Amino acid sequence: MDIKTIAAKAGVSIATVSRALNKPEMVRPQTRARIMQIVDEMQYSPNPLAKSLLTGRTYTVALVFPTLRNPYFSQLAEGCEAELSNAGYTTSIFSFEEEISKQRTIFNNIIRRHVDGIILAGSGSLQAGYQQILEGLNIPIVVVEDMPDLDTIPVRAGISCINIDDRQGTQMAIKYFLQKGHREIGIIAGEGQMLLTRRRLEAARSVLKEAGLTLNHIVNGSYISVESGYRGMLRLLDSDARMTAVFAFNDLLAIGALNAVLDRGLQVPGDVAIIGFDDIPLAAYTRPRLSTVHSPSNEIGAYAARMLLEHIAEEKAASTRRRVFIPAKLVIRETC
Amino acid sequence: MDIKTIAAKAGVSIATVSRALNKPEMVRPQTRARIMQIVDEMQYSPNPLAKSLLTGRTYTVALVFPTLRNPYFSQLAEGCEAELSNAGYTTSIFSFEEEISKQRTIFNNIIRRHVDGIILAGSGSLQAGYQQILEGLNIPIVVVEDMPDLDTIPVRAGISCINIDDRQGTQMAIKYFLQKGHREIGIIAGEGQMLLTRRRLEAARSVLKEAGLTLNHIVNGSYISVESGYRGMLRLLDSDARMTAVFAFNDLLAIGALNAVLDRGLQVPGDVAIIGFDDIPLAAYTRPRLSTVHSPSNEIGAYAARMLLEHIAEEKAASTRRRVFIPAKLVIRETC
DNA sequence: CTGTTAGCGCATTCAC
DNA sequence: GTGAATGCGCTAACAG
Repeated sequence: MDIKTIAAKAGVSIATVSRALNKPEMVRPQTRARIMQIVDEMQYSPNPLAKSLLTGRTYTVALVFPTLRNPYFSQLAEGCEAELSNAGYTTSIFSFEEEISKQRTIFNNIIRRHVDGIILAGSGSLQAGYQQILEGLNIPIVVVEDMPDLDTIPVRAGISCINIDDRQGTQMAIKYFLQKGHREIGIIAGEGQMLLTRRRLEAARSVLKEAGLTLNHIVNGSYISVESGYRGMLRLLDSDARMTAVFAFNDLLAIGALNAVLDRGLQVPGDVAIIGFDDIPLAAYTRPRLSTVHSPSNEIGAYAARMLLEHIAEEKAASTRRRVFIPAKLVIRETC
Repeated sequence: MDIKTIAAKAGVSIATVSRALNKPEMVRPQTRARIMQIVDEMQYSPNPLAKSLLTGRTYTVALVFPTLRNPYFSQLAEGCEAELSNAGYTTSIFSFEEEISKQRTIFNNIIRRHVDGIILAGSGSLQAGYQQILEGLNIPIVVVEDMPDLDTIPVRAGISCINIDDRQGTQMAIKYFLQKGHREIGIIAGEGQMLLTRRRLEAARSVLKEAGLTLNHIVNGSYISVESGYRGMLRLLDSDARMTAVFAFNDLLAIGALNAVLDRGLQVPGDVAIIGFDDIPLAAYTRPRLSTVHSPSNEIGAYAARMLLEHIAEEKAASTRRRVFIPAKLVIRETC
């Protein structure tokens, strides 16, 4: 059943049917009504493929994520999808996982498929130089968590970034520790090359510096591996450091760390206080309950989607280029 | 840059270019080589939209899930995506969340978009009668976790189901409890209408019956709400039941339950033993560590994708209709 | 083996 | 206001 069928039934040309559907004001009310009735009866709806081929718009957005295994990303994805589907867009997911080799393939595919825009997250895990690729893509992009080279390479119009406010979140956590009297603070970070990591590290350092302290105990793990948080904490514990507090750069790492401390027979927060980052749903259900910096991943996803839709609406002439930071919130529970 | 450009550069007709790409054996090696070289140089790749419009195949699969917020589903999604992208397919996600009204829209969209197949999970949350819709869809479908009405309505060819082996998993859990001497066993289930719930309940009952026992303490929550597990356990605790063991039908519920018991100042497993279901990554990091029935969600997703691809390969004449159960495994940690 | 042609389903000129 | 014709980029007959 296609537009021709409808046109025949209504006794008009396909052009009129098309207009009735897309530019109703251009067709006489009577004919329009007649057409619309038949459209409803037959449950007709134009073939998006044909439409896209003609217009160049697919009403599809690509979500490019490192993985869905990290609850943070799946929450983000959910936020995006909800907002996009509301706007009539379809969401395609591409997870580039460990395999750096897949990344080229993914972007090729995205271009081939003519998606209307891209939401990219976890870009820190992308191979070096991918930013060039993005620049050349010529479709709107929203990057969640910034591009690693953002500070060195200028970004073209139509690319926006949205971040949780790392600095502020980190400051709140570290200041809380200081205020509680902690002087030796350890850090469990994820992948060191990620801009997010660097930003949080820098923020931690600056707060400490203000207090006349330095950051002496830093350990790296992976943001998607609880186990790496566990091992990181063990390393911290085994060093000759005398830390009384540890700030983990996400909740997965924090939960791993928490387990390590407890397994050593130490108390939390008595011997070691812990604060995480993200506030994943399960953070409120660890024992003791995890204190953490709340990052509204769902809302961030929705926000990213809305920014992208704006870019798309600007047509080709996307002149905007925003960079927003979402405020974080410190949630004190039982680990500090 | 389109097929015409390539044809011009190679001094052949567009048909030959098309053939060189799709049916290489039909074109003379020399011309083919010449064409392919230009194709490579210009990084040409046929427009999938045009191709799809003509062939009816989009190389796109729809993932229809209730939510991505439950780690079980995001793991599943990840497994699907990995397998599908390997096969050159793009994965679109549609989460129908709470809103039952969206479900009709989703399926309409899926049809309009001409996806090649559907992977549907959490179907228990779909509105009644949706099975009719699936039957009429005329494309391959793989349902993860069965269709609710599967036992009453026969399913058309081209629809397959894949399940974790609930019965076996449940039996293992309950038998373990019995063997440890527990006689009063409580159940925290998710949504009662889901086939999966009913199957697990039935399995629990039958094991208990063999031992001359009955199932007296059942409470319902929601599979995506930790909090509902917490409250469920509270209800169980407040009843006059003298349970010493509780089987929660997924890990989220179990973790909620665990917290409830501990908050009451009771010991786990001393006062109440707990076993969960799924074995989400964080299950190994609760305190005490959660014992649970392991369900390889990632592999199930990959398996589902492979089954779907097989169906798609069978062309229209899909005559198959499988129903497989993936064996579960009991993982004993510290809560029982 | 290769070129010409006809559509896939639709939006959009341009006439009327 | 409406219809006839054009073409989006491509594959699949059909000829040669």
